[in-house]
Amino acid sequence: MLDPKLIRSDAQAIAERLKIKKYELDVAGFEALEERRKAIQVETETLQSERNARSKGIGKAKAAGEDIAPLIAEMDKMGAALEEKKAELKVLQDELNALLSGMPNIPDEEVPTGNDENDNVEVAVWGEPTTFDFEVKDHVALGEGLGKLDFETASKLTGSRFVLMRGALAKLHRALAQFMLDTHTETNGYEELYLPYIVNDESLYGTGQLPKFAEDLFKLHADREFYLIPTAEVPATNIVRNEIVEEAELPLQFVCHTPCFRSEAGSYGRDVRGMIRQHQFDKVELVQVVKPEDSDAALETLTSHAEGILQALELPYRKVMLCGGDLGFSAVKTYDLEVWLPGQQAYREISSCSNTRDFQARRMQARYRDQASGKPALVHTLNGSGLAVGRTMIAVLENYQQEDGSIKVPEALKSYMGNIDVIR
RNA sequence: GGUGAGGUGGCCGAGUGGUCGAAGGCGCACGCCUGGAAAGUGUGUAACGGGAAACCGUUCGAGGGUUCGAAUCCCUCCCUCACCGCCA
Repeated sequence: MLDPKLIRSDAQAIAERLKIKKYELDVAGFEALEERRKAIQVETETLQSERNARSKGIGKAKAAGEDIAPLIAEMDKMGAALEEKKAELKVLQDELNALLSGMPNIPDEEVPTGNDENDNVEVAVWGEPTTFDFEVKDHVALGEGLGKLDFETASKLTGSRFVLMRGALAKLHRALAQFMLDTHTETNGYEELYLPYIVNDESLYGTGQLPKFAEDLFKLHADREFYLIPTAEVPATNIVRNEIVEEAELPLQFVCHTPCFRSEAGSYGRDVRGMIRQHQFDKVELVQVVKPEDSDAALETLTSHAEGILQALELPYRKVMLCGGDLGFSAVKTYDLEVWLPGQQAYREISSCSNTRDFQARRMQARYRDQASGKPALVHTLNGSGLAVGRTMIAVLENYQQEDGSIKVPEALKSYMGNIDVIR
C-alpha cells in the first residue's frame, strides 16, 4: 500500500507516476472522497469526544453519590447520532481502503516506460547462446525421449499444465533445488526456512496478491480463507507481519524451497507445450527484510545471488530491467533473469527479483525499531527467485543436450547426482 | 476430536462495568553516584489516525452485541498451553 499521506498531499503527481504502470487514478474522485471522509471523521470524533467526556462525568457523579439518572437521560439522543456518523464514516473508509489497497506501488525513477515485456531493457548478458552442430530438441522432446518426462500421465492424474518426472530427471530436479539451497545458505548467508504451503487471506493481502489477484490463486474449499501459496514470498515475507524487529536483527535473509501453485487464469494460450508454465512448480525463493536505506543495494546483491546459480550451472542468460507496464503490482523495480533456451532460440524468464520498498511492509505493518529515534519505522522487503527449479531443469536439458538425446550433467551438480556424467 | 486454562504495552504481569491507555516489574534512554564499572538511585519510555500545534480520536487476540460508559458482561471465530484420544 502506498502512504495515504503521500497521495493526499499530491494526488496529481502520484497519478502521473502510476500511469507508467498502466494505472489510472481518478484524482478528482479520490479527492472528493477524501474530503468527505475528513469532514465526517471530524464530526464523528467530536461526537465521540463529547460522549467520552459526559460518560466520564457520569462516572464521577456516581462515585460522588449523586443522582445520575438525569445525566443518563441527557445522553439518549447522542448514541443514535453517533452511530449514524460512525456508519457513514465506515462506508467512506471502506471505499477509500478498497481504492488504496488496489493501487500499485510507484515505480522507481530508473524504471523505463513501456507497455509489456518487449519494452524491458537489457542491462547485462552473461555467456553466449549455446551452439550445437546438430539439430536441437526442446525439453519436451528430450524429456519424453528419455521416457522421464510424462505430461500425458500427469494430465490423467490431474489435468493440463502438470507434469510427472521420473528417475534421473526427478533426481535432477531435486539436485537443482538442493544445490541452490546449499549455495544460498553456505555462501550467500541466507537462513533456510521450511514454510507452510497454505496461507490465510491476511498473508496474501500483506504481500499484495489480495484483494486484486484472487483469480490467480488456488483457494481451498474450507471454512477458513485458505489458499495454496503462489510463491514462497508470501509466507516468507509475512514472517514479519505485525512485528517490530530490532534494528540489530536486520537484514533478515531467508531462503526456502517450496512448490508454488498458480491457476494461470488468463494465460490459456501461452506456453501450452511443456513445463514452462505449470499450475504447480518448485521454486527456491530469496527474501530479504532490510532497513530502508539498504534496500536499493539489497536488490543488486539479491539479484547477484540468483545470477550466481546460473553462472555456476554455466547457463547463458541475460538480465533485464522491467519496464513500467511489465512491473508487478508491489514492485518499485524488478530485474528479470532470462536463461537461454536453445529449444526456443530465446531467452526466457527464470528469476524475477524485486524491491517493494515499504509497500508490502505497510500492508503488513512490518516494522523495525530505529535506534536513533527509538520509534518504529517500516522495513523494506525484497524477494527474488533463486531460481525457478522447473525452468532451471528445462534450461539444463536444452543447453546440455547431446546429439543422441542424452543430457550431460553440469559440473556443479555432479556431486548431487551420484557423480554420473550423463543422463540417458 | 474431547476436556480444562489462557491471549493485556518491546517483554513479563496486575486489573471483573466509570477519573484505566492501563498498577508493578524487566528491558531501554537520560541523569545522579563512581577513578571507571557493577550495584544503588531519580526521571522518562505503546502504536495508529486527524491536526501546524494545542489537542482530539482509536486500539487490551479478531469480529459482532449489551450499556450513557466495556480490558472487564454476552455471542461467534482464531490462536496458545496442559491432559486424554488418534496419527506421520
